[in-house]
Amino acid sequence: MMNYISMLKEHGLKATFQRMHILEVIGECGHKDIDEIYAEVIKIHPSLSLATIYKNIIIMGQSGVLSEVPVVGKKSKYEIVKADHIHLICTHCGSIEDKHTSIDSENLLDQLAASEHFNLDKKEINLYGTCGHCQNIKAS
Amino acid sequence: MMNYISMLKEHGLKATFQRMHILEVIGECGHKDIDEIYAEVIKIHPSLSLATIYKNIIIMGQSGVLSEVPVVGKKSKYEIVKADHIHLICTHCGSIEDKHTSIDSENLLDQLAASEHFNLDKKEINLYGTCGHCQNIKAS
DNA sequence: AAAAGTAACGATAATCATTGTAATTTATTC
DNA sequence: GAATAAATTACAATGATTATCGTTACTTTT
Repeated sequence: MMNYISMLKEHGLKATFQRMHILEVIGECGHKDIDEIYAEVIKIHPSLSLATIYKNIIIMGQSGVLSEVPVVGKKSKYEIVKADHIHLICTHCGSIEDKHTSIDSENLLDQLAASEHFNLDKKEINLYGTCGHCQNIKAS
Repeated sequence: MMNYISMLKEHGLKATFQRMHILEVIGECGHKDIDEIYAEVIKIHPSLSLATIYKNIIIMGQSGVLSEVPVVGKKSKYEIVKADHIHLICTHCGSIEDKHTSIDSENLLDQLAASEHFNLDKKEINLYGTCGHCQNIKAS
């Protein structure tokens, strides 16, 4: 459980119901696209407008609260900003799993950027394939 | 210069003018989104329809000729399928540079996937930041 | 080289996704 | 608790993508 009120205020945003509901859904579910967030959020707040979700996803993205995860062939997912990690994206069920790993590649990528005189802001590593669960389904 | 005719036929696709023009634009420019491809293509083939580009991007993507590069906050770019590489994405000018590097992270990522029982199809590494050119512009 | 058959193209319509507007409501500050 | 500024809502407007269907073109077979 996180304190979304302070999370929002630290980023200079008003702590509205709507934003808290959106963050709760993303915080609990991990990775959701706009429509999935909307579907979840209206269960607890039926009058919340889809436009509000669009606007808040944008503003919370710009403020550094949320991070967009663009996915091949799908709508982007959104997650709460946290330490660098790798995404395991299942192309069968669409699930996305985070892998926080102190893999050396982090440093290698920093070095690569430096050697190219590229001022690095963000590293994104996505692995696409089939998760263990979907492999079992196909085998049976 | 590549032979787009055989590239298409090897993937079971008819070699039409339109597809060749699309591939030429992507092949020469590297990474373009739908609108950029359209703008370039109609210079040499003004009657080519935007719908044709959409349809062919999809079918050439499914056939393994093209690869989608989803980008945070932008429309996806498309590139011709080639060996694994890293993208350096400038958030100021939008340029995308490929970096073919025999970085060890490749193997580390394979190992990570294996240890998670994740059947890996595709590795995507994108570095977001400011390219050397845009750094110079800001400094002056 | 010509014809047949199949797939792709082009124009437009239809649908889906996203953003803008303006009046109302709400969170924050004093 | 009142004032202020920002956020929300509903809906309109725009933009992006997909579907349709008559026409055109590639490929194969002869």
